[in-house]
Amino acid sequence: MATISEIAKEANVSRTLVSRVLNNKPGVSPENRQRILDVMKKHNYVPNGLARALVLQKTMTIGVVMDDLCNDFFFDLISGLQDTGEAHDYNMLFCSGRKDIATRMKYVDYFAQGRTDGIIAYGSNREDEELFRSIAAKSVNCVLIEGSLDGCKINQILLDNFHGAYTATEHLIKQGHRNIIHITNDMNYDVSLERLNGFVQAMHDYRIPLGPDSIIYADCFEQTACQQMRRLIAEGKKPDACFVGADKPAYGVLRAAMEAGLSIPNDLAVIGFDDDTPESRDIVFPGLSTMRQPLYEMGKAGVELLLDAIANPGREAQTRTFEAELILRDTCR
Amino acid sequence: MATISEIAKEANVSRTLVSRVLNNKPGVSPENRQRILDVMKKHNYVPNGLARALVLQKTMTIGVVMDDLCNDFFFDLISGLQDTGEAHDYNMLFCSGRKDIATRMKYVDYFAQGRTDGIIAYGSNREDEELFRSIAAKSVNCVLIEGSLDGCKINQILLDNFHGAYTATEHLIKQGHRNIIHITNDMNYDVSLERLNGFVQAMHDYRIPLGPDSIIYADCFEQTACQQMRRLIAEGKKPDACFVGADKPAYGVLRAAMEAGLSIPNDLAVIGFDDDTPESRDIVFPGLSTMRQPLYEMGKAGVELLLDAIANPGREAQTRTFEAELILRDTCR
DNA sequence: GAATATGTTTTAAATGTTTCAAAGTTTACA
DNA sequence: TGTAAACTTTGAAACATTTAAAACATATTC
Repeated sequence: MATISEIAKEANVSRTLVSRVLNNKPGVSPENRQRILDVMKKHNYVPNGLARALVLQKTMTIGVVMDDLCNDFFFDLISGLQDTGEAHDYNMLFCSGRKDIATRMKYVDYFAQGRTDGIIAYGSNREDEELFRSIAAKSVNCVLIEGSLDGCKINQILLDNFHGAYTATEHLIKQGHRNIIHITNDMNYDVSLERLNGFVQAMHDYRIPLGPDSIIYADCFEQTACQQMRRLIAEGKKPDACFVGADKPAYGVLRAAMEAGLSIPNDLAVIGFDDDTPESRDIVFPGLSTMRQPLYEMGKAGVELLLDAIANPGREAQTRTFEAELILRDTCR
Repeated sequence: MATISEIAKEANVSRTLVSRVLNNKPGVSPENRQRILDVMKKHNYVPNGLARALVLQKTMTIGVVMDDLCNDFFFDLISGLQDTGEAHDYNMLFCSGRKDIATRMKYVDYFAQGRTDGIIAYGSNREDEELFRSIAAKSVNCVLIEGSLDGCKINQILLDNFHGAYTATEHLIKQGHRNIIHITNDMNYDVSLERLNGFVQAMHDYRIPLGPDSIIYADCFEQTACQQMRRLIAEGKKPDACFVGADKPAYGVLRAAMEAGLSIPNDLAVIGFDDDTPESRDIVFPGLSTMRQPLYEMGKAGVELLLDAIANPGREAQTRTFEAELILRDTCR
């Protein structure tokens, strides 16, 4: 690989002139400019980005640390991040922790070693707090998506899960449902806890008592929720509405209900969360009503927040909160 | 951000000693080591990765340029790449061209400017040849996945699409089918063309004539193939077997066939390609027989080929070809 | 007490860029 | 012809690290 010095030597000029040609700057005679260009082309010269970033103290790169790249749930977020970053001439680099927190930590460190101008990290698990604290401790521009960190000054993009869950539950109540259950995920997720709280608060505000089967624990996949719903039906429990903490388990609920011959939404109304519908679900399932999480917009806002932080070094950390939107389809009036 | 010089100054030693402590090397007195560690901790010192990479001429980073990160088809490939890279202590950075070739080119350049030890690029579109030629022209260690480049010495991981298609078609023939059609994708894809050729060759070898409806053009999604199949059925055409160039359109075929009340596989046998089944398809569709494309293994092999190229600078470019495997499920005996 | 060995520390050069300041050259004009 | 202005070119420092070689200090051996 040729270096700027070699090009300079062969063209019989100083490094300075080569650098000017490289960056399309004035201050080079036409003859020299042409000769330098020729030599560059001859050697297939590519300037070294590391050296350049080192001296410029600027990488024009944003590193994104995802929990998992192999999850279609993140497609909209990834698109929002990439589109917005590239619109501002930044290079967007993605990496994945493969659900492993140590790996994510490793990549955060990697990016923080001067290799990026800023970091965007996603995480919603309670265990992620450790990761977030370590990021916050570094003197690196950073934005957290979904991951909240109380008492720490760090840029955050959040979804108001509590309010979203409240809205969904309230809607079911206003539709006249009283025997409403909530299917939630592992309490390791802040997100799940907040949604659960929103459900409980709405039920409380409307004076609807919670029974022992009002809250059902499943996970974020279709299978477990389906089994739980089957069990409930087998036990003769007859909820007339179900607010599920995510869309994938909501499909599990629908499946169990349809197997049991229940009419949707007459016998059972269902509202999910996320608006995360894999194509082809609509073939077999009715359209799922859900709380849409604006992931694309959240990604966009994340990059904008980061760029703002980069441009204003002293500025205080900010938090932007998005609201989920109720999308009514077939599973709920 | 503190630098090594600042740490050295505050600890009253030379940069060399700080560097040794940083890299856990001997040659530092215990007292100095401790003092340096204390100063580092106090300033939250993080060494600059760019400077380090510049002097070491080694980044321990592999850049992966995908056609599109937001496509579940690539999950296995991404996993294979990341697992294998990290098993060799490399940092795996992913970026996406968002189906845009100029963006992919930009990221290849970016990675090639000394920021990585090697590049892995995916591409199967005919137009990608331009991209590949530009990569091949650079003096950068590189492996192409799926993208073949005739007459150019470049490391490649390929799938034998011709042979896979031949195997699928031959299987249908040996099961006694004679009225076999092939649904193919846009001919901009080498992959599609090779699979089409495999189909044609098998039909030819077994002396089965091709009719005007033997080859149907669709795309790589469910919708178009479904419409084409509906049209065929409406026109009274009665193929008894269908080899589809990819799994997603194969589901479209199944859908149209099931709508028309055809029995699978008795009335119509179907074989797809890729083994790219989104979860939940199995609820409504019978298990799709397909030619499994070993994407995880191909990713693994890609990284291994790249690491080999990095370790042996002079070595000639290699090509590794994988075979697709016939997976028999419900849509074909 | 000198020679040798061992251990510690520093100096200086190297990695590949950019850029400020200074110096050199040409042109324009009085 | 002298001088200012404009343009061109170069040298050197800077960015943050690593490392070979040199320098220095202390301990061991004969």
